[in-house]
Amino acid sequence: MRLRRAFFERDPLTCARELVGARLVCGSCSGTVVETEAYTATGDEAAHTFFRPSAREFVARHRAGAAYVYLNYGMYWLANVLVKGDGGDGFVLLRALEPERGIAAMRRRRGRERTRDLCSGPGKLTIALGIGAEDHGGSFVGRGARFWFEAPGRPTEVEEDVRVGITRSAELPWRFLMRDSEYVSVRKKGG
DNA sequence: GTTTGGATTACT
DNA sequence: GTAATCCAAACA
Repeated sequence: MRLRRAFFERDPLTCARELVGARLVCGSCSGTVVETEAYTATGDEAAHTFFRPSAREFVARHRAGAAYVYLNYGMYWLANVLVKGDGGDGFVLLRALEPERGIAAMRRRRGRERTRDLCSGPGKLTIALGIGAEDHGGSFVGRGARFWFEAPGRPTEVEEDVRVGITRSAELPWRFLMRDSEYVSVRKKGG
C-alpha cells in the first residue's frame, strides 16, 4: 500500500522511524529504506530550518510529503521528505536503501558494480535513482508523484543511533537503522 | 563583491 | 587523511 499524505502529518521522529522498512519507488527502480534521519524545524540546530530562511519558507509553502532536495558539499543531492505534524514540523533525510528493482540502471548511474555500493549513503541513493535539482519541490505523495513509498509488508526491527556528519545537536539519537542490514551507510556505533 | 561553512564520496 | 566543488547566507 502506498503511503499517503497523512503518514507525514505526524511528528518527524515517528515518520523517520516508520519509514525504515518501507519501499521507495522511483521510475523503474525501487529499494527498501534501511536508514533515515529526523530533523525538526524547532530546537534542532543541525536542521536547515535553524539557519536557512529559505528552508523555513519551504516548510511554510509546501504540504507534508513534499520533496526537499538540496546540494551538499557542492556535489551531492540529498533527498528529504517534508513532515508537518501536530508534534512539530521537520524533515526525514533518506540515507540508504537496499536495492530491489532496476539494479542495472542503478549500476549504470553509479558506475559501481557491488549492490552494497549503490545506495549506501544519502548522496549515493539520489545518484542511483536519478533524483536531483529538478525534484526539489516535488512530492512523495499524491497524483503524479515521480516517487513514492509503499508500506512494509511485515514489521521491521529498527535501531537508533546518533546522526552522521553533523556538528550541532550531534548527541540526539535521531538516526534510524534497519537491524542487521548490510546496506546502511555507516553501522551503528557499538552494534 | 567576497568569504565561509557544510545532513558526502572516493581515492591514497 | 583529504581533494573535489557550489550554493545560501552573512558581511562589507
